[in-house]
Amino acid sequence: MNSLAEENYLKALLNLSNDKGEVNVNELSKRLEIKMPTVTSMMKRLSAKKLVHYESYKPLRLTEKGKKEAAAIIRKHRLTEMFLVEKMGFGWEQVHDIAEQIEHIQSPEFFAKMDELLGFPKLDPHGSPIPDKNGKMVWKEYSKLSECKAGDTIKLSAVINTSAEFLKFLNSRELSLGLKLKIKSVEPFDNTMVVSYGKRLSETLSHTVCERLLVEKV
Amino acid sequence: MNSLAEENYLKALLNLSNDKGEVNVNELSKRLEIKMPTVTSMMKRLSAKKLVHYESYKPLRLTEKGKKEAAAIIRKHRLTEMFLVEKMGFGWEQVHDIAEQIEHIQSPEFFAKMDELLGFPKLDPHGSPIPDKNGKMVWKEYSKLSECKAGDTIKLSAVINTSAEFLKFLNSRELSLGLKLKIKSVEPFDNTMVVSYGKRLSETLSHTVCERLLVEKV
DNA sequence: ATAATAAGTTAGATTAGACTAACAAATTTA
DNA sequence: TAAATTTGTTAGTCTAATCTAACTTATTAT
Ligand SMILES: [Mn+2]
Ligand SMILES: [Mn+2]
Ligand SMILES: [Mn+2]
Ligand SMILES: [Mn+2]
Repeated sequence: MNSLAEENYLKALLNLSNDKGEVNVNELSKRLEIKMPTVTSMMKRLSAKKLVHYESYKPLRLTEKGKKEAAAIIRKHRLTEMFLVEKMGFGWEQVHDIAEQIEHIQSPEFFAKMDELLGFPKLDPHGSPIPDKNGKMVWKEYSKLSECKAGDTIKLSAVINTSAEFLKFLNSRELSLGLKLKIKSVEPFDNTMVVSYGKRLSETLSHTVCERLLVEKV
Repeated sequence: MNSLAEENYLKALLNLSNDKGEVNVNELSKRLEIKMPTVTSMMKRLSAKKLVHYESYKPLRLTEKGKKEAAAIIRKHRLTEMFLVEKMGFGWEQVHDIAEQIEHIQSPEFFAKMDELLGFPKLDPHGSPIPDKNGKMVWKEYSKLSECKAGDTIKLSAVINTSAEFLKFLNSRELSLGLKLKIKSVEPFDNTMVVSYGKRLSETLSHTVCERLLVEKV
């Protein structure tokens, strides 16, 4: 069994892995807000447990075992977020911090029950995929809203940033997942977008916001 | 904020407190399955935090602050058990171990939501009172089934032992809280009771079982 | 190419929470 | 009351998880 601290490192490693599956000590240190020497020593521990490939001065990589255990924790996190929103009535901006704790509960029955009550969901409330029981997790092919062009009609499918502040901003504009919107224009100077959706016929969204929204073309 | 370990000590102290509010180091050690020297050193820590009155060789007593914090954890434990049974479909024999972990979640909103969804329950699935937000917890005046006499008609109201084994035994006899039963006879030799309830007209219950069942006279 | 900066490691300290061994105090039994 | 037993404390060790200070390696800028 891995400790709570070990679980948080594993999860962060999987979340930070680039296309090569590599993570730098420094990135991990910043993400977890834990100093680099502490991270180095934990990496040696996880390496001894065959969860991480560690060589001095080289980027970190999860082993297959490490990936699987990390995915299991992310699965618990995202199932929990979905449960909190769908079955307990929380807003999508409220659930991350609670899930951050509940993801460490050791009880396969508890999460199996959540999964069942939710009807075996594939996505969490922020549009991120929920890994299956084997640790398999596939992202659909989304584009960033910021990469779309004037005239495109798209469906809002996921958010990249899941901070409460950003989600509250989206709430204030009635932007939610599944929403269809039309891009009316793109300001060439600062890449600001003017979009219309629902009853809102002309909303202006900054480039910063558009970069954090994942969409599907419709 | 108290650590998970500290919370478990506080909870055990409140659960073990006798009428005088006293607990011995030895009892606490046995309950938590932690050796006595470790308990002593933790008591010094909790004493420094003004949660426990500690003097060498004297029984332990929670301070008012300690009682309040212990009750808050027990409240979270029992609300969780109720939620797991009522809203997630678990059996009363499955919920204790999960609640033992969830009671440490730091999120007033999470437990407030449970409380609300459950309609502000006063009792947990084992018949134990759920402390209110101020830490007040009152036991109704129950008797042990073992103290009742032949001819009494009583209502099963709470269980003293909440081990999965005992609860599974009760399940196997279709014994559940709220059930009315009639005491047909008491064997003087070993205090075994013969009772009737529902479709079961003659069930024999050992003294050991009867001592662990709390009932109300009807 | 060298110097400056950033990233990563080593060494050593600290705190929480557990343990065992040895001893002391309190309680029970003879 | 004296001995035996139980209960509780002290002292010292260990591991997990964190930190700072100092040093080394790698990368970037001049
Ligand atoms: Mn999240
Ligand atoms: Mn976490
Ligand atoms: Mn319980
Ligand atoms: Mn607990």
